[in-house]
Order: sequence, then C-alpha cells, then structure tokens
Amino acid sequence: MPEELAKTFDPAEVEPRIYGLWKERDCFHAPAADPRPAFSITIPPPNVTGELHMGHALQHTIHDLILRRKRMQGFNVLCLPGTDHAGIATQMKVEQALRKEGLSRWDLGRAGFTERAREWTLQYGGTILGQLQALGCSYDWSRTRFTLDEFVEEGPETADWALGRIYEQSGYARAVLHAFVHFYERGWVYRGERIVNWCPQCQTVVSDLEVEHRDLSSHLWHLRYPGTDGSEGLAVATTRPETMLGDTGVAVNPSDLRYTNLVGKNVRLPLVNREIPVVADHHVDASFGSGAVKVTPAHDPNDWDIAQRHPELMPPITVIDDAGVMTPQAGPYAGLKREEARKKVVAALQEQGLLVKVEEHQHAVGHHDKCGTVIEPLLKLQWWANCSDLAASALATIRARKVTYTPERFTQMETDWLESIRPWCVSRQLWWGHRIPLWYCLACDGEVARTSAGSLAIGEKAQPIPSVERPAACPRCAGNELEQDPDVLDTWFSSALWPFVTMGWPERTDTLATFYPTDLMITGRDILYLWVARMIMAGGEFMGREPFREVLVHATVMTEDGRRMSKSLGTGVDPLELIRLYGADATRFGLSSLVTDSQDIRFKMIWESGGKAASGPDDRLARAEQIEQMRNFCTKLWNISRFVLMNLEGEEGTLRPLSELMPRDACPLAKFEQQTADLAEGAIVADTATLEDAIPHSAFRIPQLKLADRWILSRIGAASASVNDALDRYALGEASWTLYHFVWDEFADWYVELAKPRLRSDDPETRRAVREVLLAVLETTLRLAHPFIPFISEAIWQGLPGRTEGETLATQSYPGGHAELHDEAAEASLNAVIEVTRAIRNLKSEVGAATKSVDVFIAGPAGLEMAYVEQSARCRVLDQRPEGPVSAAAVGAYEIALATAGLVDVAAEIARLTKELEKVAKDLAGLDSRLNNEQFVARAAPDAVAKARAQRDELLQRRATLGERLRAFTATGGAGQA
RNA sequence: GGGCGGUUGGCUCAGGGGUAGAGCGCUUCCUUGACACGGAAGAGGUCACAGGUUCAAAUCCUGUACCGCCCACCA
Repeated sequence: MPEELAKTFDPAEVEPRIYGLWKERDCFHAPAADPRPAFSITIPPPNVTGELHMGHALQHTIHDLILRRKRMQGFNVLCLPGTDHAGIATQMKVEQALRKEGLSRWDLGRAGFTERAREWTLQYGGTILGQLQALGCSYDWSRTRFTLDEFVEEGPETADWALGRIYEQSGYARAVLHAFVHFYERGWVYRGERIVNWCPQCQTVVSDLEVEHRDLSSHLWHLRYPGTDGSEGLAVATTRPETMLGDTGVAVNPSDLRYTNLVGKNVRLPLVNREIPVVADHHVDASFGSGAVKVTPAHDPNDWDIAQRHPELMPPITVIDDAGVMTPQAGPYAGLKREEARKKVVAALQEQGLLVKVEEHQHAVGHHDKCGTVIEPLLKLQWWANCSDLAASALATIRARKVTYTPERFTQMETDWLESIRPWCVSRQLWWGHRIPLWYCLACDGEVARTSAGSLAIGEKAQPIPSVERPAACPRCAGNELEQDPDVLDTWFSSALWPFVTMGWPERTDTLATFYPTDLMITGRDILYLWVARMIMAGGEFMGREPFREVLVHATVMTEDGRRMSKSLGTGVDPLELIRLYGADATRFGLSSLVTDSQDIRFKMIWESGGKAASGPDDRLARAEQIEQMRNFCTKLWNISRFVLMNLEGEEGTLRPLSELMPRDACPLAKFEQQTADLAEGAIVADTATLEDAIPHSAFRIPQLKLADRWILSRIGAASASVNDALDRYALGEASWTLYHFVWDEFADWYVELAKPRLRSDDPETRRAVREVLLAVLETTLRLAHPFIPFISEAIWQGLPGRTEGETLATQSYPGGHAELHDEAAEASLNAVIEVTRAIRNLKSEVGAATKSVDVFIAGPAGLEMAYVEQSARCRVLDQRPEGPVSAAAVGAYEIALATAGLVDVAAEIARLTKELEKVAKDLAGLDSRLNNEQFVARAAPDAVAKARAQRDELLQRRATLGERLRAFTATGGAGQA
C-alpha cells in the first residue's frame, strides 16, 4: 500500500527527508572498483569563504542534471566536490576577524596566523557545500577535498566542511609542492625583476589575469619640461602626473620632426630639478597627446621596456611604495598618498606655469578583481613561470580535439589565449597558501641575507634549493642554516592541479585509474584562462593527458536589467531565498529552463519593497517569475500524481509490477557487462542509447488499450527521445521545456481528462487498463523528470505501488527513446480530436455558450473518436445536421455545425464567418503564390510542395464550407438554415 | 584597436530557410471531487535597420546602429 501523498507538496518537509534517504542509501558514492563504465566530473571548487550565489546555483543545477541522468543511464558516476583555499579572499576575511579583536596578522606572526586561518576555514568555511546539498546535488561527499588539505589517515570528519574524511593517500598541500618542484626542475620557474601588478590594499602581487580593467574618465595632463639651456624644452602628456617625480627621461618617436633637435639632449625635470635625457623610441605614437612621453621605468611597464632599450634611462627611480604612498625619492611629496601627490604635483606645476593644458581623457585603469583597489604597477623581484612549453602542448591537445568546448566558439577563445601566452607571476606576498618550496642557504649563498627587520633579502641571482620537505642540510656546503622563500603560490597554481590531485596524485591511485581523465568540466567563461587552460596544461604535464574531455561553458546570471548580480549593489538574490520561497526543484527547473548557449541569463526579481533591486539589507525577495512558473509545474505534477494514486481504489496490490507495464529500459547490468566486455576487447564503447535500443523491451500488452492510451504512450516515447536528444547536446533549456509541455499540455490536459470517464466505467478490466497506463506513464514521467526535479520526483516515486521496496528513483534507469511506442495513427487520430474539440469550444465561446452543453453536427472523414469530442468539448454529437440555426466552423477536413437554437447573434455570426474566411483567403493567397510559381514547384523539396498542396486542398475545403454557411445566413436574412 | 554574443508581441525569453511560439501581464468566462500555484476561449509581433544569396529569409551572407562581454602596453 503506497502512502497517500500529502494534500499539497511541501518542499521544506520533503527535501531534507529525501536527501537523507539518498545519503542513507549511499546513492552518490562512486567506488573506484566498479564494473560499470565511469563518468566523472570534478566541480570547480568554490572559495572556502564563499556562499552560494546565483552563478553557483546555475552551475550546480547543470552539474547535477547531467550527473543524475548519467547515473540513471547506468554509469558509475563520480562527482568530486571540494573547496578552494582562496589565498587572498580567505586572508582578507581572517584579517578582518582579527581586527575586531584589535589584532593584526603581524601580532600573531606567520605560524600563528596560518594556524588561525586554518581554524577559521574549518569553522566557517565550506558552508557552500551544505548549500549545494540544499540544491539537491548528488556529489560524492566522502571524497570532498580542499586545495590546502593535509593528509588524514583515518578517523572522524575533520570538520564540517569536509563532510567526510580525506580519501586519498596524499594531502593536497603536499601535492602542490611536488608540482612546483617539478616546474622548477624543468627550468620553467625563474626569478625576475619586472613591473608587476601590485595591490596596495592586499599588499601582494597579482597576475595579469587578476587585473580588471575599467574605463574611467580622467584627464590627460600636458606638462612642460624646460630645456637645460633655458629653452622651452617640450611638453609631455600623461595620465599619471604624480609619477613624474620618478621620471628618468623623455621619449619621442624617431621620425617625429618636431623633436629631432632635442633627441640626445637633456631637459630639466620640474619640481625635483633633475636633468633627464630625451631619447627616440619606436614605441612612441607621434599622433597621441603631445607626441612626447615621460619615462618612469619604476612605475609603468611600457616605460620599463623603453628603459631596457636605452641604458641612459636607468636606473629606475621608485617614488611610490607598497602602500601607495610616496617614497623619500619623491622629495617634498614623500609621505603623501598617491592621489594627494597627484593633486599637489599638478598644482605646483600650474603655479610654475608648466601645466600646458588639461584634456578630458578616458582610459582603462587596472583594478584588483578581489578588492577593487587601483593596481599600482611596481618594480618587483618575483617568481615567474614560463608557460610556453605547456601552452604548446595544451594547444596540441585542443587542436586534436581531445578537449572540446561547448559552445564551440570558446575553442577559439582558448587557443587564441594560449597562442599568446605570457609568463605567469606565481608568487604572492601572502601568508595563507602554499609556501614556495624553495630554500636558501644563508651560509653559502651570497645573494641571501637577513635584514635588520629579520626578514630575508633575496638577490636576483640567489640559488635556491627546491625541495618539498625542508632539507636537512645544504647540499652545497652541508650547512643547516636554511630559510624558506617567504612567498606563497598563486591560488590558481594549486587549482590548476584539481582534477588529478583530488584523485590522489602524485600517488597512482585506483581512483585515478578509474576516473581520470574526467568527462566534463562545467564552468563559467570568466575562468577559461585563469583556470581551464591551466588545468589542461597541468594535466598534460603531470598526467600525460587531458584532465577532461569536454568543457561546458555556461552563462552568467544577470539581473533583469542586464547588470551583474552583486551582493554589495543589492542586485543579487540568495538562491536559498528562492529555495525557501519555491523549493529546490522549482529553483533548479527554473534555472535549467533558462539555459541556452547565449552569453547571459537575465533573472527577473520582484522585492517586497516593489523594486527590481533590493532597497536595503532587510528587503526580501517577493517573487521570481521564472522560478514561480516551475513551482506551479511541480504543483501540477504533484496533483497529477495524487489523481493517479487516489484512483487506484485499493487495487494497488493487483496491479502488475511497473516493469511489466512499461519497458524499464532493460536491465542496466546486462548493458554494463556488454560494455565492459567491449572495453576489454579494446572496442569503442557503444553509445548507451544504441545498446538500449538493441535490447528488446518487454512488450506492452494490455488488451483494452484504447486510442488515448496508445496516444499518450506514443507521446511519452517522443518526449523521452527529444529530452535525451536535447540533453546530449547540453541544450538544457530545450530539454526542460519539452518535459514541461509533455507533462502539462499532453499528460495533464488531455490524457488525464480522457481517462476520467473510463475510471468510472462499470467494467473492471477497463478501469484496470486505464490505471495501469496512468501509473506506467506517471512512473516513466518521474524517471524522465528526476534529473531536473529530483526531490519531488523521488518523493512521489516512493509512494508508487509496484516498485521494489528499498529502491530509489535516483538509481532507476533513465527512459530512452522508446521508438517502439511510436504510433503514428494514434497521434493523427487524437490530434483530430484535439482540433475539433478546440473548434467546438471556440464556437461555444463565441455564441456565449461556453459552459453549456450543446448539440453539434460534425461532417468529415470517418474515424473521429466522437466520444472523446463529446466529453472534452461538452457537447452532444448529432447524427444529422440540426434543423435550426447553426454556428459553423471548419477545421482540417472537418466541418462543424453547432446548433444554436436562436442563441446566436446573427450579425456577430456573419462577422465571425467573414473574419474567418478572410484569414482562409489570406493563407490561400500565400499558398497559391507559391504553388503558381513554377520555380517553387520545380526547385523546392518535393515534400515541401506536397505539403503546400495538401494545405491548399484543406483550405479550399474550409473556404467552401464557411462560404456556404455565410451564404445561408445572408440569404435567409438571418434564419441561417443548415 | 581586435574578437565574441545579443537585438523576436507590454515584460522576460525560446525557436531558426517554407510564412511566428512560451511564461508572465492583459480581456472574457468557469470554484466541474487532481490542481484557482487551476481550467476554457481570446487580443497582441512588417522577428533592430540596409543590401545580398535563394523558388522561398525572422532564419544564411555582408554591412550599419545600439546593448553586453572578453582580450589588447597607446602615455
């Protein structure tokens, strides 16, 4: 006996219960030793400090939808979750927490701080993983990893975020050091002094990819640098006047005749009274600004390059320090913030009459993508990774299509980037992260010394010792006064190793053997370079092959008016709010229905205050239409299910098991055995759909099968086929809408309605047949829908009779195409019923008899299922044309005459018929112009011509019928005899 | 400066060589034992603009405009 479904679907009650059931049955764990073919994904690890936002919700809806179908299709599905230690973000959070205690990281010292940060991530981090469970994600939580985790042998959960013990034989932290040492030994890592992107707020270097350029309107200041001989010299144009204090020269284009006489001479740098040379360099664009560029090698990458070509511009003069404050080299401006210095410098120059002019100017200013602070280009000695070898092999991998991108256009984006790859600055001046495993010998390395402040001064030519562990002694002098490099690695260096380190690299684990390479990487386009490209490079180097076979790039979630969702701007929604309002299923289904391959998704929101964006921190989400629609869908499905279950009338026990009623897509295991045998033979693994089709389904034999039954079975077969087809193309939106319309428009609106009278039949066999079909279609629908709406489908499924006890829907087989259910004749017949029914309803509505039962005469081809029409249109079908006045319509090959018995407004009926005739005439004209065109008949596809002819015949028929009706009306002056 | 997307009914979006679809909103009607988070019937669009290819273009090509995104050292 199935438990009766509650009156209304209550996501808040159902979701935790069902998720608990899945966990209890261990549905999401993927053992390495499993004969079934593997399907694996590693999720893009969210920041350990992060909380679920709409982008995550979309991303993981896509993940779980794909995973659940694969699981139901019989794969050994692994989705490996985890979090990223997120160096900068986490360090910022922890420092924030410390500030509240009146402490800074310096008070704790490095060891104390990292300990504190680790505690912090254990305590507060990883809440996002719990939030993913609320979304329903079917990930293997027992394998949860963290990009800075240490090896844990055995034992209880290490922390809430871990949701399980560390699984493999190596800690992530150690593996990262291994990888770096390998890089070093390959000669790809070097130390170099260059202009880097310095964040004065975070006090660290960041890579080019972490700099976000924003166009700001500013000014172009033209400054006069007088000649040393008192002549007028020249004017330079700059967007950063404060850096002039560090100028070491001026550059002009060699062919710029205005300045040829000055090249090789000196000009006087105002305010600091320094003589600086004028040089000729091709980099300078004579048509921009004044044609003369001030050269500040310490604060501008271009200027640094120019200075490399002109030794007289060296050495550089640093006038801005790590905090964005002017250095003693800035003379009277020392100690001022860079913004203040700018104002004072401009004012001083103006006072001296050296400010030639100020133009409005728009230019791109680099901001740190984590904190938004304006990046300060500074000259620094940093660790760089030369990626050209890696990029070349990654390019080869992509070009050989060992990694493919969906949508395809992203392939080009990725290869373009790889082709022009530049050295990657991998060192960061942080404490939270993987400390660079390079050691310096204070005894024998002359380039290394302790400063008075106790820190390490490391010269450019220092000779570090690479080692994962602290070396016991210096291999050169056997001294044991070794110091580790103070910097940590870019977080992206560790995440580049994610797909294989999470599976145990550098050990050779069973997990790697089974699940690497992974099948899919599902990610946003914003990290295609930062992460995806680097994983391909790292995978190729460390594993000898690509880390994933496919990259699925999904859209960005935007607000309704196209702005990026942002917490601080109040333009974002918390997905948990959506789950609270509408349930996880509706949230997922709403999101999946929005997936297309275009670039972004606009999300409509209405807040309690009435606006499109939150008016304040307390403003709550009132409505999200796109999700609400799917909540309504869930309610619909729930009610269909209630209807089916409440009509079993206690006969559940006598119903045959579902597997007999409806093909259950054959035994999955048989399939796997076949596939593994193929694998052993070295054969290409057959497409599962093909295998599925090759296995004969148990025939669907119910003697009392009626037209409606044959129709709905044919339709669910078609729906399954098209959902599968769309999912194979990652057209998740299309798949969602197909499911939506099948359930609502076909199953609920027509089949359930047509089933009602038969359920009330006196014949038990008739009743039984309908119940069985209802149940079979419902059960198949639930399997089809499960990846989209896992909670509600599982909850209903658990209440169905005829299933095996103890099973979960999550591990049932996924419906295939069901081509054997296709029934052309049934579809055509029922379509006729639907069309005629609609025409009658329309007529009833027009004559104001929508709610009444009417008499109707239908002329046309035989075989129309009149009982269905009578039921659906609420009418009585007459054997003969009615005597009295009628209202008429023509649909397809059928003519419909509705006895109006004086109901009809003559003028209105004439107007209606005239309007309909006009429409027919218009359509006919269009068709005729085509058919009369010899070119069309001669050149168009034969079936296009045939179709047009058929349409024309039908329209001619309709025109005749309608014309006759109209004539009858006008001739009798309104009596309208039939 | 390059590159990529988008421009379809009031709104948010599907679709994609044969004459336009959905949801919401709107109009009219209906509380019928699955469902008013529902049912029935409607109104509403020269598919941004201009050329071209084709028997046929909203759909393919080229160009233009506007919106968005990515990349790029023009001070």
